[in-house]
Amino acid sequence: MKTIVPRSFYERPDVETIARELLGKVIVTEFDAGRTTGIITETEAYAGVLDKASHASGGRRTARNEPMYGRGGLAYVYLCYGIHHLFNVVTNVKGVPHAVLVRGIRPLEGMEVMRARRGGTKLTTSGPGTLTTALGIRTELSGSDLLTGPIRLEDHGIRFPPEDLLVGPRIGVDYAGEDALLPYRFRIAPSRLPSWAR
DNA sequence: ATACCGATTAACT
DNA sequence: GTTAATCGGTATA
Repeated sequence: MKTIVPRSFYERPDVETIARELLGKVIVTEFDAGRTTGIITETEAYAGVLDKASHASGGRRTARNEPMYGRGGLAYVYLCYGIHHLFNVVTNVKGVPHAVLVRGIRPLEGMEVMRARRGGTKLTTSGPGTLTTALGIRTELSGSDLLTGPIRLEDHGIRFPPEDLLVGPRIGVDYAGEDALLPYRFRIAPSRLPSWAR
């Protein structure tokens, strides 16, 4: 049973819960090269204006992060370190800039296309920059709708046991002071995934 | 107009 | 464990 993740999933108030429940959901992109999909294995929650690690910290609002202020279920894609396109799922209602960064996927469909996009024999999709390359996600897709746009999220009914869930502090946000310690990183234990998916 | 820097990655030692 | 690559976004003036 494959269903599009509904608007009501994204528009809930608790971004941590949404980040955790996004594990196991499937990201789908379909461009000229064909359908490519992956199971979400790692996420991080970014809790809006009160979160010093968020691009919306203190109510900061610019052309780049404008999608964060849109309705839940939009994509927020931005360029990091001049190279990497990072993909976020916008949550909460319009005007509340919560988001979830997707940090890892397990490749599911279109493996050869993704491998070609990554330009090598190995297919690494375990980091926020590598998975967007594999899926063909770019900053120009920022602001698109995950229910009707070129990037979609599906529920394939994939579930995993609670003991496989790891929770810890977020990566690369040392500048956020005490907020860097918040347990907002969620992932499926890598040891529970086949080695090619790590 | 200018300066600083990042929600990272890959290739090193 | 360390570090170079790389450039748009943002703040400052």
